[in-house]
Amino acid sequence: MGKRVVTEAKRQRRRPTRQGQVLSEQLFVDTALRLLAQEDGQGLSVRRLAAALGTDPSTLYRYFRGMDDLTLAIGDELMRRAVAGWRATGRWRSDLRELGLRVHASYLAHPQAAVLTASRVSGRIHEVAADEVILGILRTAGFGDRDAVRIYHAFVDQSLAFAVLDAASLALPRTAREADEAMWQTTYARLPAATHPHIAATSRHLIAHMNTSAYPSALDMLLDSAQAQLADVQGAVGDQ
Amino acid sequence: MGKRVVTEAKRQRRRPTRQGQVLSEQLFVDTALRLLAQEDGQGLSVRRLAAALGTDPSTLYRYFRGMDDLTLAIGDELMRRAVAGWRATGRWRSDLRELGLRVHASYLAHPQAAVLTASRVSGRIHEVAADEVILGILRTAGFGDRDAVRIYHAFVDQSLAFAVLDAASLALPRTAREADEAMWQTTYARLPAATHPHIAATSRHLIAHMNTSAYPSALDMLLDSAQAQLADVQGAVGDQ
DNA sequence: GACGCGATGGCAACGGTGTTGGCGTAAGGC
DNA sequence: GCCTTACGCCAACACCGTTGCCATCGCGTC
Repeated sequence: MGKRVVTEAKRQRRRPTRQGQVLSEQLFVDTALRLLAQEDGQGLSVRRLAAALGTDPSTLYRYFRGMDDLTLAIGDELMRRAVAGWRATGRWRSDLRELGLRVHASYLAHPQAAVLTASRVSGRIHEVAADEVILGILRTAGFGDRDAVRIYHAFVDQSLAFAVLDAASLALPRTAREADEAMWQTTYARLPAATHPHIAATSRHLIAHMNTSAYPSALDMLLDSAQAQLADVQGAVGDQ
Repeated sequence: MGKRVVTEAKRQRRRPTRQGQVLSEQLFVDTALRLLAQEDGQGLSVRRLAAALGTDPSTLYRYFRGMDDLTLAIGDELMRRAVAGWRATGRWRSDLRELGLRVHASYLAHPQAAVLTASRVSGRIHEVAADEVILGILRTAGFGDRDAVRIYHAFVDQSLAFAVLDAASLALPRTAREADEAMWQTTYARLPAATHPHIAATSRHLIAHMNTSAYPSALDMLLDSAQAQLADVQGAVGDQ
């Protein structure tokens, strides 16, 4: 899975493309992310990626098994960027919070990529490294192995899940996004209190939350629960 | 957004297709879900859907604006099925838990559909109805409007987000799913303790959690936190 | 220094996708 | 009985991921 088509040893000999680019796996990934980041770019495709590199679509298959393989590589690159430069402070709760927010932000910076990639467990190097860090934080904080794994699982999947969900709406074509927004205004703001009293009573708050992610909120609630569990087991205090 | 192409009033006159089917919006949605549920079906496409109905691909556009519109209709149908037959018990915590699990399960029953649809805020009738119910549960339980909306937001988005994430891995083609599974076994089970001590120490628990969703766990943690907040505000007890 | 061979880039094609315009026809309304 | 209109169908378009095939370049070997 995700094995390179060509061994690294042979990668010495390179031929520049017709327009002078020297291709590499990393260059494909970087260019793909650049394409996906373009505001009104129509998304990633093998053909557009090849065009951006001034080469032929078929050339991609010299470096990746296919689109799926490229997708996994993009996901791992996002994870690398998410934790790049991060340093642990030793306070488990704020460390976890910071890590979660970083992953979330990294994916949101490339919404289209997130949608493509985040559902895959790639097992690539940077993802494994992140998993080791998170488990380390929890076990060092005093959680037992069973609890640590359970919280790790909930934490990681929650971060990825919100990243996918939030990225998915960002990744919508602008027309669809505007339509959704208008729908919210007209539907939820003007619902009669007779039929939908609770929505009508809270519509002001609902609209305020409309375009903001619920992830920080959900993350804090997860950490609340974890901290309470830790306090239950030990009589001691957790972090901060 | 999602407005029908043809007014309902005109829908009286129907002509059967060449193979005798009488088409309708509902029939398209049901057939699409049936296609998506097929174990080794290659997913949904306009052409396959048309073929399953014994009609022409272009006929779909008489009933929906396009694939995106059909997608929203499918999502709303999933929501309808999720809450069909549900009854409130009056205990807010177990009511919310039951609702969350139902939505999650409903989406997982049609993974491909979930991937397509759950990222869209459709604002269709069954989704609005579910929102009203959830807000009602929270406000009746004693949460203030601000807190109710915040918890509603986290609860709904978390349920959808996990549904998408979990469905996405279920929706993978069988080859990719088996590859991911093998990758877990070889990567996480046999990682040397020297380089990855925390993964190595907990690998038994990690593997055990591998194919199970973290959603129930995360849901309980969210409800934990909400209950603690409620207990903070009132001196009273919440539910159960 | 010439050769051979394998790695690489480019061309053309295949089967698939969502979508559109136009044509015939059958069903109501008047 | 006519006319309008909704509907099913055909053909075509542009795009997608993928795959043989061929030309060419670069390095190791003799």
